[in-house]
Amino acid sequence: MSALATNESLTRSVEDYLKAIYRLSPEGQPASTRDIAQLLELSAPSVSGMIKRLSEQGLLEHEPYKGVQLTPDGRRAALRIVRRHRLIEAYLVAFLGYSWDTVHDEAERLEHAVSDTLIERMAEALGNPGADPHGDPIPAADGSVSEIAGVPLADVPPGETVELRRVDAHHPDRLRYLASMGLRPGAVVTVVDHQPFRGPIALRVGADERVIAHELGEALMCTPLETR
Amino acid sequence: MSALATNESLTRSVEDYLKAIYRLSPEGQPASTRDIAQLLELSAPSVSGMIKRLSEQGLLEHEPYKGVQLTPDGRRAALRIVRRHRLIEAYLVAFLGYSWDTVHDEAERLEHAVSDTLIERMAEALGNPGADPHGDPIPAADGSVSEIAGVPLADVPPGETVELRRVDAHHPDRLRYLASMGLRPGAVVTVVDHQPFRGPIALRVGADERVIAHELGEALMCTPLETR
DNA sequence: CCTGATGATTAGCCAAGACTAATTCCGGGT
DNA sequence: ACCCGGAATTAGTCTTGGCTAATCATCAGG
Repeated sequence: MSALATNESLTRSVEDYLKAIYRLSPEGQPASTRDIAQLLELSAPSVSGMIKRLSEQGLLEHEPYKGVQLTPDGRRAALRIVRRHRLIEAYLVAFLGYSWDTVHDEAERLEHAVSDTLIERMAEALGNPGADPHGDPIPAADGSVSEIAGVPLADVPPGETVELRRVDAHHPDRLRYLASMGLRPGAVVTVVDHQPFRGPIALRVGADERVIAHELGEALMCTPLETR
Repeated sequence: MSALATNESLTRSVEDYLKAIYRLSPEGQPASTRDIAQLLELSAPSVSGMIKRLSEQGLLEHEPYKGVQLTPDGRRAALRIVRRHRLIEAYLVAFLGYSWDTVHDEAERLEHAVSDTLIERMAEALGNPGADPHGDPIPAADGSVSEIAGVPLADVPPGETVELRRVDAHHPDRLRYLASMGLRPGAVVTVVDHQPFRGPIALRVGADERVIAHELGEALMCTPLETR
């Protein structure tokens, strides 16, 4: 009997590790011990230890000193959590008065506690949305994800107009700052100017003109706007 | 600095113990190790061990070989969980299509994960209800509880008409059975007959006549119906 | 080809919280 | 007063998942 049996229900910690590894390597390049440790705010040896356990359970592929990748089983588990997390965020914003800068922590805890039934009920109540309030795509129940391509706003040349699709930030302060400028998924933005050497980016958002740091521009994923 | 500082956030296990002890002694008589162990489906030594830890933390008063009682701190913590549990049940039934026989397990997990903020948002969405779908009173945020008095239906003499207030049962099968007979909080019930020696109880519920086991009658808490 | 620096792993430890087996307490019946 | 059975506790072990300190591997520069 293979170790990958199925649902002996993962612990909270295991779920966090899988989610972190997924985030660090959506494409499948190996993730390093150090990066995982940093993301989860744990020591490197703790991560090494967990990696060993998860590899034995068939959730990770571990090449010592090279990094880890999710196995198909591990990826499936990770996507389940990501789906939960993002649906919970969407639900809290839609129905319980949360704003996008406050949902993250709540979802972080709830994602480990909700049942499949509850998640599907939430999805239904929301009309099976494709993305959460930050624009991150919600994996389907069957594990398929439609990654939105998009380029960082920081790479958009001046003069072009784009639609903001995804905001790759978690810090509440930063999210509030972005919201205050109208920079949320769906916003239409024109790049007015971009100073070299990672200098500030000048934007037009609706009628307003804004200037943001280059670094922030890297977190804003956009798609070119079709002129219609 | 006293050990009862405040919110160093209790673990899931600790919360379960406190809730169990609260349930076993709402009035404040001591609860026995054995009863706690049985309720939580744990071994007696495990409970002994936890009792020691919780006493040291100032959440329990422990008289060895005599039983435990909640301290004011412990009681406060327990009520917080009970409030969460019951509000979650109410919310799931009201907004997410749960039925009263399926909510318990979901609430059992969520109660440990939700924040105070979320709970208060749910309470608001529900209009600050006084009771959950089983008729159990929901403690207020400040820790006050209005226990509904009520007598077991099994103690109501034939001929009397009562209102069903609270259903003291958790097993889904039993709850479904009760629901199928219209026996839910708010139902008006007339006791038609009651056989001696814990014999069956005959009831009129609306237009229907039903017969239930004495044992079940003990779980149905009622208040006499005022004739108006 | 050697040498550091950086990152990864191993060794050894700890706490929470569960368990079984062994022991101790207590209260009731003789 | 004693003994016995049931309840409670203590003793000792296990697993999970953290930690620090020490060791080992890898790779880039000289």
